[in-house]
Order: sequence, then C-alpha cells, then structure tokens
Amino acid sequence: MAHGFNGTSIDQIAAQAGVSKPTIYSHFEGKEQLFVAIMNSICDNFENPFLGPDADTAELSTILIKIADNYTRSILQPGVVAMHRLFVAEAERFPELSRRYYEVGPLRVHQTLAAFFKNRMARGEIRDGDPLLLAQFFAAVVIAPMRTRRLFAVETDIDWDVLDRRNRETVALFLDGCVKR
Amino acid sequence: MAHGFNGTSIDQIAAQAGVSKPTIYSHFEGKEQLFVAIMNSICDNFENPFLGPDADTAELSTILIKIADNYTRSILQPGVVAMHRLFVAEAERFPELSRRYYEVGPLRVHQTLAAFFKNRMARGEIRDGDPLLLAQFFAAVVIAPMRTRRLFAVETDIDWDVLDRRNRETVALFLDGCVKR
DNA sequence: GTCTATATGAAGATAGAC
DNA sequence: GTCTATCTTCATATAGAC
Repeated sequence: MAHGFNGTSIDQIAAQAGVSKPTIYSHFEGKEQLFVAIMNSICDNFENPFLGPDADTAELSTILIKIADNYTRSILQPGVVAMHRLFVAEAERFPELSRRYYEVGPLRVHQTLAAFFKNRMARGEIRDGDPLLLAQFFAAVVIAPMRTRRLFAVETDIDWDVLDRRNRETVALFLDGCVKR
Repeated sequence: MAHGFNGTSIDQIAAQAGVSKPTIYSHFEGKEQLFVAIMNSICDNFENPFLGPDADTAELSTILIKIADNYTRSILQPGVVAMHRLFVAEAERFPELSRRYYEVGPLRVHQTLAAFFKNRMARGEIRDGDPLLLAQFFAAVVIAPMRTRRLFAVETDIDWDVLDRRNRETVALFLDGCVKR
C-alpha cells in the first residue's frame, strides 16, 4: 500500500513480518504470487455496509444525503485511497486482481444502490429507468470530484463540514436536475 | 507510462532513446529528476479542447451530448489512461507533479465547463448555482463510471455505440433529475 | 518449518577515454 | 558531449544447516 509492488522488497516484508526471507519463499512461490495472495485476501474481507435498515422507509432526500455522507467518509479513508491507487497502478500486470477488486468494491456498491433505487421506483418516487445506471450516476457525483482531488494529492486534509454541505447540494441536483422550470 | 517509475530502468530508457546511460546522467541529475522533467513536459503540452465555437449558441441538451461524447472519447484513449494511472500511482512520491497534472487536466476542463454553464445560467436555461460545482457534477457523471471500469481493467474494449446511448441517458438525467413529477 | 549465508542478476550511478 | 567499462548496492531467489 505504501510503496507499491516494485517499491516494496521481500527484505522489507520479511523484516516487518518478523521472519526471514526463506520462510516467505517456503509459503509462496515468488513475489508475484505473494502479491496475488495478499490482494485476493483483501478482496475476500471486503465489506461495504453503508445502507442502514431505514433505507427503504426514510424520506428520499434525507436518506440520500446520509448515504452520500457515509459513502464519502468510507471512500476517503487513507487506507481505501492507498488500495485504490495500488489496484489502479497494477491493473496492467494483474488485471484479474483489479477486476476482482472492482467487483467486490465499486460494483457491489452500485448493486446495493440499484436495489435501493429500484424500490423507490416501485414506490413511484423516482422516474422509471435502469436502476444500475442511476446507481452509477449517483455514486459518480458523490464520489468522483472528491476522490479525484484526493488521488492527485490536491486535497490532503478534508473539511468534513464543507463536504457535507456539498453533499446536500449534490443530492438536490441529483433529484431535481439543473434545468430551470 | 507502460511500467511506472520503479518498473522502468535507466538502461531501458537509454536503449529506447538510442544513447548510453552517461549521456542521460549528463543531462539529468538522476532518475527522479528525469521523471520530473518528463512529467512536467507532459503537463506543459497538455491541451483539452472539446468545446466547439457553437457551445454557447447550440441547443442545450444537444451540445451537452456532444460534449459528453467528445469528453469520454478523449479521456478513454489508452495514453490518457496510462498517464492517469502513473500520476495516481506516484502521487505520494511526487505530489507537486500530480497536483500540477490535476490543474492542467481535470481542473481546466471543469473551469471551461463552468464558464459554459455560467453562460447558460445567465440565459435562464438552467437554475442558478455554483457553476464550478455543476461542472464537476457533469464531468463526474459523464466520465467516472466508464473510467473506473477502464482503470480497473474491467472494460478493455469499448463499444462506442453503447457509450453514446449511455451519454444521452446521462445528459437527460443531468438536466431533469430523477424525481417523478 | 525456520534460520544463516550466499548465489546471481540487475538496478542506479560514475570514472575516464575519445 | 558521448561513449565503454566499471563500481556499488540492493533486488529476487536458493542451498544447506538446525
């Protein structure tokens, strides 16, 4: 996470694990296999629980703001950003790994959101359409601007008050669009 | 671009440049300085021209779809994806570089879009609000879903017809929101 | 199963000739 | 200004003892 695949040596890993190099090589065929095992283990233990039990009953804009706040908070954690960076950086060398990360991470979030939106469509609160598309749309506006600045080291410290205010404006735009009526 | 900072050796660079290593070291203090010079040079020559002269006069949804199509096309080019990956991967080690990339890349796009939206606000076509926020919102929904899948090696080949159809739905959502009326 | 010690190669960087 | 040849360090990986 800290220095990437090429930037991390087996020596460092052995030292931090408190074992010697041959011990590592007795458990894993090589550096690449170790990397695959680590990253797969991360994917195994991935969880993204940010939809509470009141998700289907609460007032729409209220729950969307809550979702947005939770989502931004979880995704901007330093560890999550580092993981994102690593999977993106190694997507050419380990494409199956990055794909798997996408599936247990972003995609699963989108699917959860899609189920939520589908429910709201059935209740007639929002226009009918592809729930997954809507979920990706929502995830994009909530996450992308902040994450982009974070990934490029533009914003190191985050003002959560500003972010929450921003999320309210984002949700309003999401619900009503920008066309004047 | 192909193998990252640590994955590329001075030997390779020298070979590909058709010179010997000492020649490189006579021009640059070391590998890091060479990297900085290269990446800065990339930022110097950065251009993002995707707003035509008809941007301020054309019908709103039409021009937005056109912008979206151009934007997705330019940002999904292999070279642009590779650059994105590299700046993200090295954002911890070379934060000033990544920040600069953000400023000449995404930020400049957002500012161009913001000027466009401000104009449309003045004409009363869209609701008043922060034009830059709206620009980031628009850029996010147009770019983020596709780019995320691309960055994680989920989508290697792109079906441009599907993408264009998707952009039309995205623009419609952007303009009208998702609330049923 | 884990260690010390080592093989082997490649990396970044430089001395000194032309 | 550029080269050949080389230095030094550190990387991945392993042989063989305990």
